[in-house]
Amino acid sequence: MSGQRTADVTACCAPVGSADFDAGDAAELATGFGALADPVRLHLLSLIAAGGSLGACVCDLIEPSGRSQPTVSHHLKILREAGLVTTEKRGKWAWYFVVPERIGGLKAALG
Amino acid sequence: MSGQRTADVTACCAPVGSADFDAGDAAELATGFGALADPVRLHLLSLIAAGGSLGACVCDLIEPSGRSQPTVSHHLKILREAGLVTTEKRGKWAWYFVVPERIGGLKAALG
DNA sequence: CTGATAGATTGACGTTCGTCGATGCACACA
DNA sequence: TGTGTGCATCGACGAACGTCAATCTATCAG
Repeated sequence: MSGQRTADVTACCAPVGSADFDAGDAAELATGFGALADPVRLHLLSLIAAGGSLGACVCDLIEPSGRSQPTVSHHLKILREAGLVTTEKRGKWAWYFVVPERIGGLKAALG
Repeated sequence: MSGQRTADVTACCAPVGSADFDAGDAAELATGFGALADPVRLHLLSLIAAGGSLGACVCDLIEPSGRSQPTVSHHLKILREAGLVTTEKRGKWAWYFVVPERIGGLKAALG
């Protein structure tokens, strides 16, 4: 904290305090929040989270999302690349699971 | 939880559980997270938050953001419209403040 | 092997986003 | 009253996004 930061109308622009912000961290956080910045993806994540540790089968996600199969696959890929979910192939089907640590990391970034 | 959801390779698609998800809520959450989905806006928010209850003057945000004044103004507008910050005109200058309730709301949505 | 099915990938389309220069507006000071 | 300053808005541009139909790959059933 260097200098006074009064609310005086006649003074301005003392440094607001050194917000310790790393550009790399910011980019990673932005990617995470960006993955949450779509109602369809929030819905998918909610459906997957509802499955708990058992996760959710993609075949159960398509119809409730109200989107086409390729679109759902696209959104799942974004969630995957953001590290919010993981996937596992089981026979013909693909199962998705949330990554609580990543969710917690984003939560922590909010203060 | 209705029905079994085994990890059996030969069975699939028992309902994953009713994820109680409202489309309106999802859209609002998505807007909030979308406002956080950019490194520049995260930086701005961090600078504003660093000012605590005193907030931050726009004049202190432009240079550290590394963006032009119109671009900073644009990002502040997005943060404002997402409800993450409020603004107050003081003489010649504009001061911005975080809205902790809104941040908390997004945090709560993450579980 | 053949046919069917789950899900990822590709290609295309219109929309939205991030950015900046130019401009507009309100306020302060001489 | 006129001039400078802080910030918002506008207009334009390329990049990224959300969506779907079509296609491809891997697996299972017969």
